[in-house]
Amino acid sequence: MVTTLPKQSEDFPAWYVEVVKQSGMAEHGLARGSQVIKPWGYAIWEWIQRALDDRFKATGHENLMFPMLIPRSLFEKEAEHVEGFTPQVWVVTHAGDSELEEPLYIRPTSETVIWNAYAKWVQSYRDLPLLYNQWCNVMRAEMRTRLFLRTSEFLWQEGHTAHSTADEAHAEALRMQDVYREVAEDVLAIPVIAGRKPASERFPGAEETYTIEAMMRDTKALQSGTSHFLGQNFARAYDVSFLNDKGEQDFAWGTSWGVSTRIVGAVVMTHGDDRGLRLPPLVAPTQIVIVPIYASDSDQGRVLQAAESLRDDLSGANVRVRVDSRDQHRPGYKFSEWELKGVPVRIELGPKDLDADSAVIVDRVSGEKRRVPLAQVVQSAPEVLSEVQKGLHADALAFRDRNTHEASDFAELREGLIDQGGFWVGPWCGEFSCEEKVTEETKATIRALPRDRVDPGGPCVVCGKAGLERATWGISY
RNA sequence: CGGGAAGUGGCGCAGCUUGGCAGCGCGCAGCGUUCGGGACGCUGAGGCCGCGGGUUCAAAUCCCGCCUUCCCGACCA
Repeated sequence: MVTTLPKQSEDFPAWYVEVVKQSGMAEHGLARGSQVIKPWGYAIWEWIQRALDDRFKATGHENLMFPMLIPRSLFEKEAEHVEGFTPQVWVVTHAGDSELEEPLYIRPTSETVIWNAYAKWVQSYRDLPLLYNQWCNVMRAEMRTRLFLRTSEFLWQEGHTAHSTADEAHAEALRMQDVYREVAEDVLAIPVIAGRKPASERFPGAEETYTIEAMMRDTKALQSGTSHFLGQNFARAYDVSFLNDKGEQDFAWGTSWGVSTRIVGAVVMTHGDDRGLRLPPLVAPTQIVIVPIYASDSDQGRVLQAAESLRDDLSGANVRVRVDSRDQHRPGYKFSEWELKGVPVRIELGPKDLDADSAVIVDRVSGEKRRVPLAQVVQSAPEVLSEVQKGLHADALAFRDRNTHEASDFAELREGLIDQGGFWVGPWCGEFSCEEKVTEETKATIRALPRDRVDPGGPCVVCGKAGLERATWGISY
């Protein structure tokens, strides 16, 4: 097992096979394995972006661009927000050699600049709602970073909306949580708990924070997307007021919601197995790789020609496909390498196949090799891809179910979290002191509460007082 | 900032205890044989042994100082 990764671990891909092979991916829930797939990870991110952006457009949002540098005085208007983010903000103090009169904060998130702009855009309820999103990078000073899960600079999407009523804003926050859940489950094949955060875990300045929580292969929890109902907090701080339909002055109601490149880490760590990544076809940069096999020069010619022709046919059917025609590696090497990168489907094409007018199709989930008539490859490819998509979701769901337990008392909760990990569900009284006690003894936190309150089903598993909520505990990244 | 560990060809490491020609595996280059599950042979290139000082005939190795990186904790999408 490698404990020190190569310094130039962002270079790709000459050395990465070696590293991943030795990186103990299984033992580490792929956390370390993920460190070698940075460029590949951003290629995946591009497809996740598209899936999200399509849905933002479909729900009436527009993309916009706001400034990255925020004057300190502007940043400091919302008290809770300031308290929450100040320790993590990078500050620009100079322009060239001259010191700035007022330091500029590099955005850790953009509520402050955006609500400052909204103040100028809104006078009437007829100006609402404002439904904007931006794709950008943000920076936060982190004590320790972990590739994709927590980096000092990361790419994300942040949506910011303003509404004339509390109900409408609240519905928006829930609607965007639904979008996140849909993308996680249907596109990324990651089963998630779509719930509500306890007050202690809320976004600074929010009145309610909704989350999608996923379980990684090592049974740890990963917060994979959040949607916040901001109440009127930012509207008050930045004076976003308007005249409502009754002629009264009111403050706008807000939401904000974001998904970051952390979700790439979620894909890696949810689906990866001991042979490497397993990518959901919908976000795989390469969905099908064709590996040509040949010994003699004459075979090489006809095999490559057939491979390219098959590639063009698949490409014409909107499949992201490539031929691995590298001459310095033999087929077995290529098989392993593409499995490592998680490409969902491989097509093997060699002299034997051409003689039989067929190809061998292998998917990354079952690993089965099937011989398919060459003429049918294009039509069966989407089916196989769809099987992989479903198979990954089914695997992940079964894994999560296997590692989710009911806690009937504190001893069980405590021992369970420490010895077995996973998610533990049980009644909670709603008191912070009980959250704190669990965290102190097990490092676990409440990952989610049901979105709509449900019967907790008994007394608090921590203190024994009346239950108020049904909580899901887990140890998070 | 507290607690640990490590710095030696591109990568992973051995050598240090007991000072004496700087090594191994992978990768890389050339040639040949190979090619349906991570090929093999031969030849070869590539080093300020983290930096500075000291001890010694002689330092990767011993001594002093410094620097850097990684891991664990506090922060967090």
